[in-house]
Amino acid sequence: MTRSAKTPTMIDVAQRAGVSPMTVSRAFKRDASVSDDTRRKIHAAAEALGYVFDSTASNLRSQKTGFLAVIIPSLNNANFADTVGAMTTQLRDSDLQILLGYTDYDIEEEERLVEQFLRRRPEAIVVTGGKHTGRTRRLLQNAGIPVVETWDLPEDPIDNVVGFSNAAAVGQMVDHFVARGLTRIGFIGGDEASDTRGFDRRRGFVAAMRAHGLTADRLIAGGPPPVMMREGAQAMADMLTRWPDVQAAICVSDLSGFGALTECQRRGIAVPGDISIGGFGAYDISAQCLPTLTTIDAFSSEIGRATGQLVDELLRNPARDRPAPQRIMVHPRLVVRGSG
Amino acid sequence: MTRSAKTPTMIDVAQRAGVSPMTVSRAFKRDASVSDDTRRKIHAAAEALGYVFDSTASNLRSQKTGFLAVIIPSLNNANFADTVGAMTTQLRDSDLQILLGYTDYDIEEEERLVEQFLRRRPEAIVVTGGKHTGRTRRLLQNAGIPVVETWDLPEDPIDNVVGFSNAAAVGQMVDHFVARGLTRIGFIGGDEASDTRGFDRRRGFVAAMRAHGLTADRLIAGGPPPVMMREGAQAMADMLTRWPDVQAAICVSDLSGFGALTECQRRGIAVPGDISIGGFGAYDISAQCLPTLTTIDAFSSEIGRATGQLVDELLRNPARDRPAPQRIMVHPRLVVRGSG
DNA sequence: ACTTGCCATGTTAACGATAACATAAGCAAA
DNA sequence: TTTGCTTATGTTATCGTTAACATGGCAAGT
Repeated sequence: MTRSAKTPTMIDVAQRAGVSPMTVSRAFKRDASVSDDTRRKIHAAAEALGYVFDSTASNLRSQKTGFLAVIIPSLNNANFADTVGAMTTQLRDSDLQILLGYTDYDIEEEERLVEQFLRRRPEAIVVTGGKHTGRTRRLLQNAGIPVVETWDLPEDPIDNVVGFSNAAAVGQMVDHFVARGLTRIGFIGGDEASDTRGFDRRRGFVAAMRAHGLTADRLIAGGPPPVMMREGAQAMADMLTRWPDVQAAICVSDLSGFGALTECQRRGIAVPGDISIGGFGAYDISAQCLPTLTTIDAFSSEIGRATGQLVDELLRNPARDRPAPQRIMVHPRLVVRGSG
Repeated sequence: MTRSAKTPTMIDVAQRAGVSPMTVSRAFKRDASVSDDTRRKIHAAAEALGYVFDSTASNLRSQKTGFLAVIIPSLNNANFADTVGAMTTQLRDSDLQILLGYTDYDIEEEERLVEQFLRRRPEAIVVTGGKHTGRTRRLLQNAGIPVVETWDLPEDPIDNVVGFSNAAAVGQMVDHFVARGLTRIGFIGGDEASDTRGFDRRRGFVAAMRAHGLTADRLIAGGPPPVMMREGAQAMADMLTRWPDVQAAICVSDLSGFGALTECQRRGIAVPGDISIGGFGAYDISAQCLPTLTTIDAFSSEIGRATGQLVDELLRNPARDRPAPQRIMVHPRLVVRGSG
C-alpha cells in the first residue's frame, strides 16, 4: 500500500465494495435498508482500508452533531462527577456524546464555555445552577436547543430544570438539630456568592434558624470554592474560638464537614457528645469516617439520570412539537448518622 | 424579526455588513488580516443577527477539529480528575477542546470509546494506561495523530508516554516500612487485572518484599475497581482475621487506605502503634485524616500538565516533521505521614 | 396480467465554512 | 516613475457525508 495516501473516505470504500457511496453511508447507519450481503461486503472493504467514519462531514450535512454540552462547576467534586456519570449511563444507548466543561465556579468562565460549546452545535445543553451572566442567558435562549438547569431551582428558569432547593434541604437539618434540643447552631461556608449553591445553603440555614426563633449569627467563612477538607478544619477552629458555646455546626459540604470533625478530634472535643456536625452531599467519606457524618443526600445521581432521560425525550421529538419546559424536582433526604 | 427563520450563517452576516463571506470568516479568526473598521462592522452585524460561528463546517473544510480526545478510567477519581484538570489548564490558550470519556476500567469499553472518538477526528488522543485491546492498538496506530499513554510505563508504547512505574513507586513504600523494622507487611487491593495500575502496584509490592527477603503472601483482595473506602475497611477486616500478626498494610489507594484506617480505629487497634498503614495517590483525605496517611504522591497534576504541554508542542509542527515519540517520566514521591 | 407497493440501490446537490488563488490599493525603495 | 512588496478583500471550488428524490426489480393483491 502506498504509505501516507490520504485517509480513505466513503468513496474509497464504495469503489472497493463495488457500490455507490450512498450505500456505504447507509451501511454505517443502524436502521437504513441495506441487504445483509451488501452490508457485509462494505464492512469488509472498510476494515481492509482502515476506513474510519467521519462524523465531521456527517454532522455538517445532516445538521446533527450528537453532542450534548454539559457544564459543571468542577470536575473534582464527587457530586457533580456522579451527576455526569449517571447522565452518561442514562444516555448510553442514545448515541449522544457528552461535551464536558467546567467553570471553576465562575459565571464569566461559564459564559466563555457556553459560547465555545454552542459553536459545536450541540443538540442540547445542561448547565449547573440558575445564575448566569446576561449574555449567557441570551445565548442559551437563542440557541434553539433544549436547555436544562440543574442542581438548583431558579426563580426564572431559562427552559427546563432538574433540581432542588438547597435552602430547604439545609432547613431539614436545622429542624433535626433543633428537635434534638440544640439551639446554638453555626454554619460553615457558603460565604462566597460565586458558590451559588453554598450561598443558598447558608441562606436556608439563616431562614430556618429564624423560623425557630433562634439567632443565626454563628456564621464562619469557608473561603472561595471549592471548599475542601482543610478549609473546614480551619473554619471549625475559628468557630470554636469565636463561639466556644456552639452546640452544632452545619457545613456547606461533607468535605468541610469532615475537616471540621477532624479538627474537633484533634482538640479532644467529642462528636457528637460536645458538638454535633452536619455535612451536605452524602459523599463516600460521610459514610465511612468515625463517627459517620450526618448529611443531606441530594441524590446527585438521580439528577443526572433524570436530566439524561429528559434530554433524551426532548430530542426524540422534532423541535416543533416539544412539550413545555419541565421542572423536575429531586427531594434531598436528611441522613442521620453518628455525628449528630 | 420573523421567528424561526433559520439560524443565520456567515452569508447573512456578510450581506448585513456589506462584505464577502470570506471576509467574515477572516474576521472571526485571530490572526487574519482584516481592517479594524471592517472587523468592527462584521462583529456588530453578527451580534445583531445573533450569529454563532459554526465549527462543524469549519472543521470539515479546514480538516481541523480542535478536539483532543482524553480517555480516563473513571471520572469519579480525584487523581484522574486532577490530571484532566491540569491538562485543561495547560491547554487553556491553545484552543483545543477536550473530548472526555471514561472506561470504567474496562478495555473493551476503551475500544468502543476510541472508535467513537476517532470518528470525531481529534487532533491527538490521550489514553490512560498501556494495556489495550489489539483493535484499540491498531486503531490508534493508524489514526495518524499523536497518541499519549499516561499513568504507566508500557513496555511497548504505541507512541508517546507520560507516566511512571507503579510497581517501583510501591517499592519505595516497602523500603520505607522495612527500614522502620517492619517485616510482616500486607497489601490490600490490586487483585483485579482490569485495574492495571492497581495490579502493577501489587506486583511492585511482591517484588520489593522478595528483594528484602521477606514473604509477600499477605495479599487481600479489594474487589473490582473502583476500590473505595468501604472495600478498604472490609479488606482490613479480612487481613486482621487471616494474619493477626500483620505489622503494616499497604493499600492500593488512599481511599482503601482510609477505609483500612477507620476499620482499625473501630477495633481499637492503634495506628501506627499496632499497625502502620500506607496509601497511594496523595488524595486530600490522606493529608486531613487522623492520623494523616503515609502515601505516595504520583503527581497527577504534573502528568496532566506535561501531557498537555507535549500535545501542544506536537501539534505545533505539521505531522511531517514531528519529533520521535517521547517518553516523559514523572517521579512519584513517598510522603511519610502519621500512619507509619 | 396489471397495478400497487416495498425494498435495495443510485444520482444530484447541498450542509457552511475556508484553502488557494486572484486582485486592487497603498506605500516604500530604487 | 517604475518596480516590488504588503495589506485588505474577493472568487471559486471543495472538505466528506447524506437529504431528497429517482429507479429498477420483485412479491403480493386483485
